[in-house]
Amino acid sequence: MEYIAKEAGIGKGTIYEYFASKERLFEEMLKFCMEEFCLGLKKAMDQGETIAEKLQYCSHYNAEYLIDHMDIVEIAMQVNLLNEELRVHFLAGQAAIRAHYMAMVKEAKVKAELRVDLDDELATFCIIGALDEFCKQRVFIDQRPLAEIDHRGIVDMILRGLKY
Amino acid sequence: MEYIAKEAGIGKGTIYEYFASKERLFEEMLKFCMEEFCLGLKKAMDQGETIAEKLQYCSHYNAEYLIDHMDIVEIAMQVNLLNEELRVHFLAGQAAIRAHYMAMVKEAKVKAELRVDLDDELATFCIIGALDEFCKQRVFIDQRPLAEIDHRGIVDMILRGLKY
Amino acid sequence: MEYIAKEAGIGKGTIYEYFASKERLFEEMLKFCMEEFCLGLKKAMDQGETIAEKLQYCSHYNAEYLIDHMDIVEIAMQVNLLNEELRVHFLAGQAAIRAHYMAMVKEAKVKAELRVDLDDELATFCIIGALDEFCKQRVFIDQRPLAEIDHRGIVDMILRGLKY
Amino acid sequence: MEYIAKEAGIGKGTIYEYFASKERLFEEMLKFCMEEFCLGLKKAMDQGETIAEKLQYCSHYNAEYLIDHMDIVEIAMQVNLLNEELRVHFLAGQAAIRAHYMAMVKEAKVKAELRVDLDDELATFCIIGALDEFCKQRVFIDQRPLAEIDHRGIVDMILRGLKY
DNA sequence: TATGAATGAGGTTTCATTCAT
DNA sequence: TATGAATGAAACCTCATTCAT
Repeated sequence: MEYIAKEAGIGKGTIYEYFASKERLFEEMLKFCMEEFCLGLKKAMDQGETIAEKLQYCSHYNAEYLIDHMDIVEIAMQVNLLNEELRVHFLAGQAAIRAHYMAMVKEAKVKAELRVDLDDELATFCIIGALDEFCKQRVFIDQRPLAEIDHRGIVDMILRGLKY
Repeated sequence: MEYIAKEAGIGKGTIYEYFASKERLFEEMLKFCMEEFCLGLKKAMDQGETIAEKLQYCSHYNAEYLIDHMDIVEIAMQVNLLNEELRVHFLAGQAAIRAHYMAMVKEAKVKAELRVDLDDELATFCIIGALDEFCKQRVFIDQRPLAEIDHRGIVDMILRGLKY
Repeated sequence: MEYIAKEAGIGKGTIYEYFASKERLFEEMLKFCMEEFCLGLKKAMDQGETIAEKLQYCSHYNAEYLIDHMDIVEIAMQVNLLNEELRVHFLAGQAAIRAHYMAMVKEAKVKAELRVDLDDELATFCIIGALDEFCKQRVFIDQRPLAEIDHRGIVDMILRGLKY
Repeated sequence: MEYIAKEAGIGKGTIYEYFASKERLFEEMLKFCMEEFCLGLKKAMDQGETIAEKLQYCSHYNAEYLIDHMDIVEIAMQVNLLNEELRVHFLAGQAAIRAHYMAMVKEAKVKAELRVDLDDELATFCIIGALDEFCKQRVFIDQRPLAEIDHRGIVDMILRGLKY
């Protein structure tokens, strides 16, 4: 808390004027970030016309957010270790994100961009998982700057699949 | 440390006969777990004949491991917040896992099970990401028991892709 | 201080316009209460004609004050733990109370209501101690309402003594 | 807590090996002191043959205890301000003391040392109150050393009463 | 070698006080 | 004059680590 106060340029006690405890501060931060990310993702998604475009915008947004908020994402990852209330917030956020992707999948099926026999949920897992894994590698491990990340390939592969 | 000692049925001080610090204990545990997971994954993979079979075994192994070691996986997730040395171990473990999957992809291309024009790395992201996301949902959120998790669907979707 | 300000319906900072510190506020409050109690006690005492009547009025006043100011009395009790200056005020107040009782004793000796060989100080201890102990029990522990407290018995016993 | 640890010649954390919290430490101390006082009072009481002797021993013990444990008594007085659990312990201790005195009164009535028409409870109030008030004055205010305190007078007055 | 009582740095939280408005 | 947001010293408590046995 002392460190956070110093970073914020305020006194240690001032934090407690706005957050009842360290845990509540965490909770609010998490809620804020998840909402922010969720809104941003929706916006990114809506910039695309076709599903391929949408996914590329999503991938780009993923990478951008991860680069800008690397520390927060790392903290959010440990949230499972915190109390039950925080976990609930976190899972709710993840559910919201999944819902956006799933809506996109359904719409794409209607527009005949995706196979109509797809299981919506499984398709959503493929999309989120592949994009996240790609993003994690490019940003965390390769530490590549945003401009150098090419999203077309991963999106293409998700859509076309791997089979011969 | 006291809790760990009690669980291990030894004295608190005895831990320090074997590990210099809590951090080192963490490190060893992480190393051990990643190696164990890695070996198990390889074994699971090798049980399958075709790439589809292999991936189903991998997905099953993923779920099994997560169920049995839920607490360790959660701790591993927070590893990013620990010191640099631990992070290195963690990333090395992830790299090893990725290598296994990539070798599998390459072999499948040789056997003409996968498209030969695939980018190996991107294909690996799709596979790992989708399997992980699927497993996370089924185990963490749906809290479904191992026997009730159906892996065929997710594997089929990864291989066939989503496009119409 | 925040709580006090809220109860008083003023801002927290406003208290400091009237009292230099929490300690001073305490001091003033204590002084005020002791003076108020002292005056009230004198008045009660003077309502009685005989010593027996006087003591009954005192006992009634004791109980009344304790019921109405239970919280303040509790705070006053902790005053010993506060700084030397407060202690002085407190002791001065007690001395004043004692003085009232002792004057009453002396007057009663003159009027031949009390034995003339009495040590004034010791008689005062008997009176104050017995009345206080009685009051403490009836109000704090028995939690009896004012109207139900019978003062005659205790006064009679003080005056007549215990011996066969 | 730091101060207590220092006084005890141990580390701050060591206290917490023996007491779960500051409040529990308080509680144990209070319980210990009340029991100690109670036992000592009973012993003192039993040293006397007649009621007058018993009361003189009690008065002496009161003064002795107050001199030796002045700080603890002051802390115990503020106990009303602490939590409910502590208050219960405190009141239980006071009740035990009262019980000892009341038993003494009853016995003295049987032995025809005290008037048989006495109300036991009221007599107990007279005794405890007068002895406490006397002790408080001599020790706290007069600050007289133990040897110089004369207990005969107060006891005599309690027994004989004040009336002409 | 194994132990756990003792330690104290460091963490969270409170609250009397200040001061800009 | 009145305010209450900001402050930080100081309080309580935890827990990784040590060391005498």
